[in-house]
Amino acid sequence: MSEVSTPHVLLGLLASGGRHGYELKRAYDARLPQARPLAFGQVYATLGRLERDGMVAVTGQERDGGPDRTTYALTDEGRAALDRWLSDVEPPLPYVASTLLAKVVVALLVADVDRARSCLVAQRQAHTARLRELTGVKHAPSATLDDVVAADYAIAHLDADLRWLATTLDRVADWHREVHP
Amino acid sequence: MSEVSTPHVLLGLLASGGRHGYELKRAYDARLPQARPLAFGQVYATLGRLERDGMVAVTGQERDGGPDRTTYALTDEGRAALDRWLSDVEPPLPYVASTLLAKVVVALLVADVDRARSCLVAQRQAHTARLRELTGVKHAPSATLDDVVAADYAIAHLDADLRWLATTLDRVADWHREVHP
DNA sequence: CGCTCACTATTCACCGGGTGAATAGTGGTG
DNA sequence: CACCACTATTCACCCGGTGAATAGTGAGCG
Repeated sequence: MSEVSTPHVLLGLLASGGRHGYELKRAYDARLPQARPLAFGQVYATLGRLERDGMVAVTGQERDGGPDRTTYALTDEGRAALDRWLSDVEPPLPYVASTLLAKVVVALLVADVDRARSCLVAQRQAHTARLRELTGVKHAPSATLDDVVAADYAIAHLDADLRWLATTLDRVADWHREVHP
Repeated sequence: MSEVSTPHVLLGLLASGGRHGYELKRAYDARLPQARPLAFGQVYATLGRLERDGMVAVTGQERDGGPDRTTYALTDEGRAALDRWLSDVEPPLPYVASTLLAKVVVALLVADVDRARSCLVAQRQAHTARLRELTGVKHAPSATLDDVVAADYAIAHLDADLRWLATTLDRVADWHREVHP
């Protein structure tokens, strides 16, 4: 549910025709501006692994008013892998990968109830602020559907955190008693 | 919001007294059974980095009916870093790190509306199933508060995904039109 | 004319996180 | 005594990610 799979996204961007690294990076920025920023280095490294694994192949090394550039295209295997990725569901993680949760657990372990509680309260404030920010983004006149959908995603999860924070705040005293018997 | 910070968690587990790697791994499993599994190798690697950075120090190399073991303890600097980590709020990510979102974007790019829609529907099913599973975990008689709190966290986020899936399903046609003008 | 600037395009060295297998010593059981 | 399970650590290896370096080209400008 968490880390975006860079290789598959690159395969996706290559599906609409061969491209070289630089183009891919720009396509990524254009299509997924709200996602984790992608460094150039990462593009080439990933392309290298994809080529090694037979997912993409070099289709040309031209130079056209500029530095050399090597164009990559999907292989049949690559297209199949992309297809598989799209049709497979992302299994919801069997474990909970949340710094927030880990931090509260650690706070309960090493400190007292108040410490854990203040940690939760502080977090609630930060989330609330970010929520307001995102609501702004969403309702900005310049917002495209891309932006709105992404903002909605983030908003839904911030909201989930906030609801969890609330119920956990209620439980923190009991929880502390359970951890330190 | 996503990747658990292994180093800080280890510092937290060390706060209640010096321990060696194997003990740390078991403490981790005991205290955070619902979190990302932690491999032994990772414990020692992380301890090595923490030592290099002056966060922990070796306090002994005993052998007590078994193989050698090297005990680590928090340094003052380590305790300070742990304290800082606990009091700092986790900044909600400025970007959206979701495979789910990325996959739908890619599906819209490389395929048609139906493909994107079926991807969303399939995902909805998987989430609903996992939701039922987690509700079971939460209400099991054996559930501790640890389990309940963790389950609630996961449930809140699955619910967030489901709500987002629903509104996105409604928008997918419009969105496709915006992406392919 | 030559200088610098901005853009295109790629490579490199380096780190942290993570996995799986290997190693090695010890105690108990059949 | 052979084997197994447990304790404890190390190793080799990969992926993902960052920041800086390199290198060529065209445009603006004094």
